Amino acid sequence: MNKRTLYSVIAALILLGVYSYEYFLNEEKQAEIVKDGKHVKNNTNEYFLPTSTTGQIVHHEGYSLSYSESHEQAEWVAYELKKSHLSNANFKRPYFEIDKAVKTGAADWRNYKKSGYDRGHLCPAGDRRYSQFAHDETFLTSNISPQDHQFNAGIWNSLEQKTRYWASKYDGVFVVTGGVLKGNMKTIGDEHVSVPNQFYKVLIDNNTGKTKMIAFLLPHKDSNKPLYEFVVSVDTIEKLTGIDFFSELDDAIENELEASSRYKDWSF
DNA sequence: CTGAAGTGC
DNA sequence: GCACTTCAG
Repeated sequence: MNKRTLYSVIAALILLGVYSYEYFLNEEKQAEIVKDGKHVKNNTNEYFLPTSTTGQIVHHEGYSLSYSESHEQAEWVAYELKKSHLSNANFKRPYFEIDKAVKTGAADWRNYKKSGYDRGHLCPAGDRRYSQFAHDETFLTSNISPQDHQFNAGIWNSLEQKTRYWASKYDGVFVVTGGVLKGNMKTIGDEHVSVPNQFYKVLIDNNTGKTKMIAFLLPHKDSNKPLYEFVVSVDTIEKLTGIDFFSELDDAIENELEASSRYKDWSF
């Protein structure tokens, strides 16, 4: 081996070492930040999580949620719906399971049996069709809320399909959704699962350059009205639920976007 | 797509 | 409890 070759080999080894070391550091850094939550902007799923009014946030692989023990359901379920998540795969519906990750005990699916209400998905099965695991994971009782069938299969389904359309059109959206767990509510089952009188869905698109958001507040009954008639400001949902959305955004941007109920930036 | 419910082992 | 079938919007 001549000197020139030797130097090249040494240089290559040094470079390899430096890159390995940096890679190792990055891995550690990533793990650390993901663990601590919202501080990683490139981890959208953590970055846009809302606050919890109940103190019980549970993370699953396909979505996160904040569980309300008193109402036996999530106050919000949040997940990123990427364009790449969209799929036509048709998995068989599994049985609902009690979410063991909920420390206070998630509701039993039997509360819903013969109640007259659907086990309405919050993170829809249709949004997690990219794998069997992700699909089946939506069938946890922490991810469902009692919904009138006409509502669930009607305007709520329309909104979910519209969300998938936007995820495709805008290369992904971040979704936060749930029932409004306030006021006088009917309950079902031995565990008294509350039946929300309203459901909301808040979307943010942070992928197409200019950040935009839109929020919907729907009475718990089917409607033939167009979806845009149910658009409200994010502030409205925050006041109603006590949940703080997108607090990690720059305050000026957050304040401006959350006060607005314009929907012109969203294609209906 | 969103779901429930009946039948049989 | 689970698989299979049938049904509703």
